[in-house]
Amino acid sequence: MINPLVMFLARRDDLSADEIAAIETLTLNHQEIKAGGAMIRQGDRPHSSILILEGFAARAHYLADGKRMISALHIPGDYVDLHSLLLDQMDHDVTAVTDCRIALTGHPEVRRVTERMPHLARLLWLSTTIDAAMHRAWIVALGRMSPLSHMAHFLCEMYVRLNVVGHTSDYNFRLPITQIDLADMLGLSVVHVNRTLQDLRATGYVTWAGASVSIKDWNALREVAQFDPVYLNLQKHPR
Amino acid sequence: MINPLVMFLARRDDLSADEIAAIETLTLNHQEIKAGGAMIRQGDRPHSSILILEGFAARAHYLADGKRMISALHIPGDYVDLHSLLLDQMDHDVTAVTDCRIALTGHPEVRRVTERMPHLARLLWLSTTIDAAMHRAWIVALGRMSPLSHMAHFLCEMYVRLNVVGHTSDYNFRLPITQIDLADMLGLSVVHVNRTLQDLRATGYVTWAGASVSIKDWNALREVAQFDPVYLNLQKHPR
DNA sequence: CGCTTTATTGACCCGAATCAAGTAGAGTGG
DNA sequence: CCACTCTACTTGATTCGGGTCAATAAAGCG
Repeated sequence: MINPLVMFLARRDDLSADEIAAIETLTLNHQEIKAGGAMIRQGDRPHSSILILEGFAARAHYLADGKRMISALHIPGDYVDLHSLLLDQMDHDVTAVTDCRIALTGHPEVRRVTERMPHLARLLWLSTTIDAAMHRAWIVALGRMSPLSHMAHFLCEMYVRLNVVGHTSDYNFRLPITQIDLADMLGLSVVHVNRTLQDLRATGYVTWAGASVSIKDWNALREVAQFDPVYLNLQKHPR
Repeated sequence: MINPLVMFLARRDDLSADEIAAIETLTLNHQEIKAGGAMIRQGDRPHSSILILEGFAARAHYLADGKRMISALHIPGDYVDLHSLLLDQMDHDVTAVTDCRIALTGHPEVRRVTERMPHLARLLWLSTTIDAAMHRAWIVALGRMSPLSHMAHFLCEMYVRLNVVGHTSDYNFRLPITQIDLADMLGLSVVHVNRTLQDLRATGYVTWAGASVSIKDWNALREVAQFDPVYLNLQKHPR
């Protein structure tokens, strides 16, 4: 089983043997989290960073009236809170959407590696800037796309990201999230998510039953979503 | 005139004299951009990074049907595309909302400084993670807040950010953006922005005439906006 | 002082929320 | 093995927030 962070980074730039070894060392301390459990809570001041090895996790923000918004969905290979190395205090929760296996790394250790290996440091920095780029794509979709396009965009993004870490085969992948979660990612009501999902299925471009997604017509889906993967920085070159 | 990036960073951590000098050296090459002009265009592969010294700039994304969405508003002290150091290609425009003075720094030079000064490198990294945190706050507001709360939140954020770089006096500041820009930041129509703005004025918590904003009741505005500045990482401590 | 851009207002309409019920599975325990 | 429960999913009816269209007023500004 290859470390998904290695896959994530190696897709974007060549990694030296030393760098791969450093990543392996950073991600030795494993832990299991049950679905629904919290990895990080609002108000925490983490002293270690969390990498997802298996499973899905969501960044959840709660408003005063109990409304929830999910600002990101994280998958294997994502450093969920690398930035906690730099930030004061978490302003939101990160919760396991499915059972997860994670790797914990103490901040001092992360810092030591980044100071010793500037190129690897840049790649970790890169991973946080890709997070920011995904946030921007979500902002655009929330602000100016129809629910149908937004949902299609979400599926395109998930397909590409899961593909990078080896979690797709052909155009099939597992996406074990509820319509409730999806509603809180798209900023819609559950009812409307359900109806939009039916519209999307009706196009025939994609099937989604239970946790199994299958993209039947990638180009058509891309078209609906106006999806351009540039923001995911999939080009491999020296960084 | 103090370098606004120094103000931005010095608010979050102590800077050594060497670090301040390095920042000054990085930001020597000034340039003027007229309102409406492009700093960066979608598709560009920048080989230098842009810091805003004076003025406002917006990250603008255009959809196929001509709709525009603004994913971020940048102010003096913001490194608008520090991340272009790491990314392939810009997937959006950055345009001057007002006349701007910017500083350009070649990527090799930025890289050299980050490799030589790991602490300063971390602070620059921090600035990009604060961008990401602001993106998340916008996602939450777009997805789950009422237009009135969203607008109030936007004003709270702008006040705090402008305050950090010395562009406020008491609760007054200049915010020279049109309702058209605002609509594209809030994901609303111009008409509705106009009406929401009237509702906000009607509360009496804030006045906004032309480019002049004045917050009359900060606590009440914060309340409406459910604004908690934690995500802006204003605490000063070693990073 | 025209000309263009921005701000404002009103009428109308539609997309998505809300409310309310009902269905379907997946566990769980007797 | 079946009743019970809990959660997720689905559907219909109704409401309402916000979009669209259209016209006018008010600034800027060359």
